Amino acid sequence: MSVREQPVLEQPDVVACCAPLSAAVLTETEAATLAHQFAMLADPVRLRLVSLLSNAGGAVCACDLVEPVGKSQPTVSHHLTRLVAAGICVSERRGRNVWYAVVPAALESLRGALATN
Amino acid sequence: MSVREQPVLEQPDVVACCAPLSAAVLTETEAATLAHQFAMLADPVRLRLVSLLSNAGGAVCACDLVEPVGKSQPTVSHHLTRLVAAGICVSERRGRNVWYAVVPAALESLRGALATN
DNA sequence: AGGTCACATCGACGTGTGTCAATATAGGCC
DNA sequence: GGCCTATATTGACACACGTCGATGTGACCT
Repeated sequence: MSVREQPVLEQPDVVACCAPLSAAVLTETEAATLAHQFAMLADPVRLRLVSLLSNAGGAVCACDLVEPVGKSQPTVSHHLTRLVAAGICVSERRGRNVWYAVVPAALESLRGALATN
Repeated sequence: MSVREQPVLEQPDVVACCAPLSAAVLTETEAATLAHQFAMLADPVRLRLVSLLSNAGGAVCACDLVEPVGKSQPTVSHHLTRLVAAGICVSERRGRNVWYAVVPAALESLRGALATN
């Protein structure tokens, strides 16, 4: 197991919040950003990565993510990069390794967008 | 306005529930089905359709969905068909028109998958 | 410095998907 | 039946994306 002694990486201060589906009809730009967020969860490999990170309860070394996912190292790296770019994960270099952690607030934000009034 | 007098179309009895991200690491098949669900929300047009239906508080005629979305009629029809196939919406023919409504339980199921423990 | 390990980037390929014009199908109306 | 309206389907196109092998880049070690 490669869970870090400190529980999580520093989380971003603010998370780009998503307009809820049910409060008012989404504008074109709101829909575009929300769609982009959901698109990050629309891939099995990324979902499993988020699941792995979420279950670890903290940061996980990238080296421990390749094998469980069953894809090549470049593919996993590519998906992790996209998750970070979308604000769903954060990364931190520690020596030769890079540690990844999920941003709970980002998932919570998407969760809020799905709320049914 | 074309909201139906009866509030909603008959909803499906069971909604294919999605395994939560945080309870245990997703299996390959769980991740695939969840990804497929999120993929339905990964398009701006579909998001706006769901938002329109969700805000209407009931069923909406397809004829009232084309113009607000700003896409061609075949495109809107295509997206509505996909939403129904994914179980996120239901449809019902009423004369010449087809009425669509969102399935709140489906969104709630996806919402549950995003729960952070 | 040289070597090795860990991760990211590049280039290329195949596949899926959003989009529309054109056409088909279903249903009401005269 | 014949016509019109509303929705679905088809075919075709462009574009984005997932995937991998090969290569690049950064960091530790001796």
